[in-house]
Amino acid sequence: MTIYDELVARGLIAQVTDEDEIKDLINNGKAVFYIGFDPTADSLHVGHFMALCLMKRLQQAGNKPIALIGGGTAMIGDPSGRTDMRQMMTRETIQHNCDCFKEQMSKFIDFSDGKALMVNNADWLMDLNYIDVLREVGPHFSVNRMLTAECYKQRMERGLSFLEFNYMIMQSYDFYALFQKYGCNMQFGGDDQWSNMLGGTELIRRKLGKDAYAMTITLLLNSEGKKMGKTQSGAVWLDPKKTSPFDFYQYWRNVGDADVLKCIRMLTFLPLEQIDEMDSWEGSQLNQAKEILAYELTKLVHGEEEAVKAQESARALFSGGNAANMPTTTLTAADFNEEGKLGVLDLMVKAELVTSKAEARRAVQQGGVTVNGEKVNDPFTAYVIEDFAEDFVLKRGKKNFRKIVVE
RNA sequence: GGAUGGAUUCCCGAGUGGCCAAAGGGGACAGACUGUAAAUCUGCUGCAUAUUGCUUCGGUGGUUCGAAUCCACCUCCAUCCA
Repeated sequence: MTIYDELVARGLIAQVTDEDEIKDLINNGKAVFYIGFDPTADSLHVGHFMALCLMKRLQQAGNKPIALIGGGTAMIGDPSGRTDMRQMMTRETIQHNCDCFKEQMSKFIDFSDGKALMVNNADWLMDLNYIDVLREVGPHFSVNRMLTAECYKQRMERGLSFLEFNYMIMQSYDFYALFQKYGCNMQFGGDDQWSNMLGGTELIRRKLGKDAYAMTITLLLNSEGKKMGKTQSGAVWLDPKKTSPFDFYQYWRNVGDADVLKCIRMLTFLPLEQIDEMDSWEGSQLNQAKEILAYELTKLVHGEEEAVKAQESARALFSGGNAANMPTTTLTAADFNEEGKLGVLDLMVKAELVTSKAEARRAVQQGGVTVNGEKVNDPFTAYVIEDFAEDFVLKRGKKNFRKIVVE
């Protein structure tokens, strides 16, 4: 099976500019491709993870990836898929984020011996001269055409600033620059990047009369059409300090039935034959598939050891036992009052299971709080230090646990 | 630059002097049912030293016994005109 066929079978490819040509390039290891990452946060998230996996797959097939960090384009902000303007970031923040990205990426992609490159478009964008750019690339962009691009169309109603309008031109310029500098002949990106990417191929054709190609990756949506990898509290991060391996594992363990196989197919490196077998699974058997998904992804992102720990903790917790590796809150004597007591409500706030005492009270009143499996009915229940000598597992709802220990 | 309309709690959106911590919906959270899924039903959704007190309706001042609501100025957004 060729790499291209595998990508198709995994449902990763959304749109391509020239299928035959792209097939030939990547199947034979002739592609030098780039994927851009906008440093809008200090950690990569699940959306980036898909792109990194794609890079890895193509690298294994002999192609050369270029990871482009958008230190320059981040100064502008991509309006694609946005209903409002991004907040402008300071140069310092962007630089910090770039550094974080670099570090995380090196864990996934092999950058040794020039097998892959990492570049920052700030290196060529920041020194551009406004007039020169206008004269050099301006004539090749038609405002009329740009405005009909999907990514801007959505914004026509809500307003689009000139700043953001230029994003497409900057991204196109990137491709043009990489094409000349590194012979980069292909660009990959999320499906929302399609118009921006076409801008690049067009610019290269017009300026240099040469062909370059673009391919987009299917956006990972759940069955309700929402982007996966987002929770109410934000993105699911790859940085263990921002999303713990346990929470990361739990996120995937909890995906909907309708989404499990799609996720396994698109995100894991399990052989397709094995995935096809799971296709026939249904009902509660899908729970196994979810466990596999969660384990595989945690292993890819945080390593095997963390994956095993997360899986063991999860199994233990949900089958009623107690776990060695669960999120823990450490208290000190100072957390207790003069009488040496600590109320459940305060305890829950300290354990970060709730954000306020009012919320804690509600949880107790609704019967959602247990200590070591025993329901807490009285919001005034208080504990003394000795209570924490043995295992003390505080639980809010079904899925929020915290082990409490006192030093 | 001009005209008009607008800014309300996580989001959408009602409220146009006291009955307002603010309708309704969505989301989130909790309970029941389940399979750590979905759907459904129920509860709940500013904070606290909690039969009360405090902070909140873009910002700053003002009128009033009392302001999300009235007035002035400012900021931002949308639409039309230039």
